[in-house]
Amino acid sequence: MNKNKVEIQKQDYKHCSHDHIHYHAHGETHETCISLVPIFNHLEKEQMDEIMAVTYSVSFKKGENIYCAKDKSDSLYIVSKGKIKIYRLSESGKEQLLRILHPGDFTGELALFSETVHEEYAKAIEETSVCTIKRSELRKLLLKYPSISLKVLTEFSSRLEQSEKQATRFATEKVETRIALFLVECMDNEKQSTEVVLPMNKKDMASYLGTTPETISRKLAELEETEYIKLISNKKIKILDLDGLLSV
Amino acid sequence: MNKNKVEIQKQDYKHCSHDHIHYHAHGETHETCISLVPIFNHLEKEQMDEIMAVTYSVSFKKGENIYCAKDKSDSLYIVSKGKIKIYRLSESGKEQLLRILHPGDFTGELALFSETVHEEYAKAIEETSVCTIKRSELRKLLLKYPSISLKVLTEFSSRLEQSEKQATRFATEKVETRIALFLVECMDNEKQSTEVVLPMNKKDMASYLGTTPETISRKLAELEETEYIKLISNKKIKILDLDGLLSV
DNA sequence: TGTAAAAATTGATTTAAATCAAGGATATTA
DNA sequence: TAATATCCTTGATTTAAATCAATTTTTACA
Repeated sequence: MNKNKVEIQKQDYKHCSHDHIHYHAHGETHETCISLVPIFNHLEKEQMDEIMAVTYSVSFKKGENIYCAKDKSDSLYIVSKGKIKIYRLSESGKEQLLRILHPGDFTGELALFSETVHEEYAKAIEETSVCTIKRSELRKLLLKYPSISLKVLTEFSSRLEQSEKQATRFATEKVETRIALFLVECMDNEKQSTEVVLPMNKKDMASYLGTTPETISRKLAELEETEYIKLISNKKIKILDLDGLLSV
Repeated sequence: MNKNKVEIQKQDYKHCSHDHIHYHAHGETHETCISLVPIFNHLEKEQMDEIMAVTYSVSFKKGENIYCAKDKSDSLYIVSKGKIKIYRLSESGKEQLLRILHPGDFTGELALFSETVHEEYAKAIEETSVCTIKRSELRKLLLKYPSISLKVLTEFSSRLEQSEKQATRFATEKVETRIALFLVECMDNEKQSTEVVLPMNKKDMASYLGTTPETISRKLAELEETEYIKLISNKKIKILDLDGLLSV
């Protein structure tokens, strides 16, 4: 473990750079932010104003970390622009992509509600703006407007569902199946079309699906071999046989 | 997939028996129940009474299901006595043990807050009593007493942390490491002692750790070989070298 | 736009763990 | 307490996927 611990510390360092954080004055980008997110957008105008008063807008350049494992960060971060990837480092130092946040999604709740140290990292993968609310301010809001809690609970609940589903897949399905299910879920978003645009590169996809880029390459080639899919370009795949894909 | 679908339906049937449900009058076992759980036990006496008024106590025999995947169950279940195992069936019909609930733990929240169908089963693994609250009643309570929401949020948050940690382990660690970490976490509970009492049989442990009973047997034998642990009896293991175990 | 860096593919090989099979140990309950 | 069923262990074999290595393709950016 000693060797691994050193490894992790190196990784921590590599993974966590807090340079160049840009704070904005109130009321710049975060009006949109509050009215955008499901957890707040059901409120009355004056209530939103109240929230905006305790919210700060912060922007990050591509590659910068919003927070890192073991950070004593005590804020909730709501994405208003850009994309953030949330990942973990395993005990052995491997990177595991958990999810990618888009405008309207939030993160930072682990630091808000649980006391334990965690191993989660958040990194901007493009030019990104977030609204932040401090732990104490958020707790005040949750107590004052209980309907916000219900929204956050709903969001947590679907995240929990998602995470448990993913864990079950890692534990019980082989890589080919996980890839097939991933493709199907990518398709669901943009209904009607049978053409899937991969939301990330193959390296990240491998990390998300708990495998390697080599295996992704090979399995996709196999799926093309059996004519379940057709590889159009690097990021585009046409689904030829959905039932076939689901039977993998 | 057709073959698998049939498989799953068979499993559903096998996994779900709703016979012999025993309702109790109010106020029997569930006084203890409300005052027991973290999400309610911080409230005033009269508030607890209010909750008890909308709570029913139900008991289950060993092997009976509290709920099953796709059930339109709309209640929260709080364990007051016994043990419940929560598990999923994978797309291919394999059982995956998610967690075991003890008195004070609750379940059923997926049905309460998220709309999606899910694949989660809850089964009593011994004589068990639960308190149930209907979705609509719980929502009323959450809106009336916002501090309950904060407690539930805290619980969700730690479950989410746990689930993501587990998913990362499945995706990035080999079986031997997962077993070693499991043993260490079993030890944490009963501090001071280096003797671990396994909380489940090896078959369930395999299902929980995403492997097979054969592999569990072999890996434990290997860990004994290297003198990191000593197998005392079927359910008892002595930790000889904690650092060694963590370095696996 | 050209060049360097990063990502993706393909092949050969190794490795971890599942599966199959059979005997032995524990539990359950009649 | 005997009998049956379930669970656990150990061995032999197979299989899926990781790793290592070498190109090729794509992307980033100077």
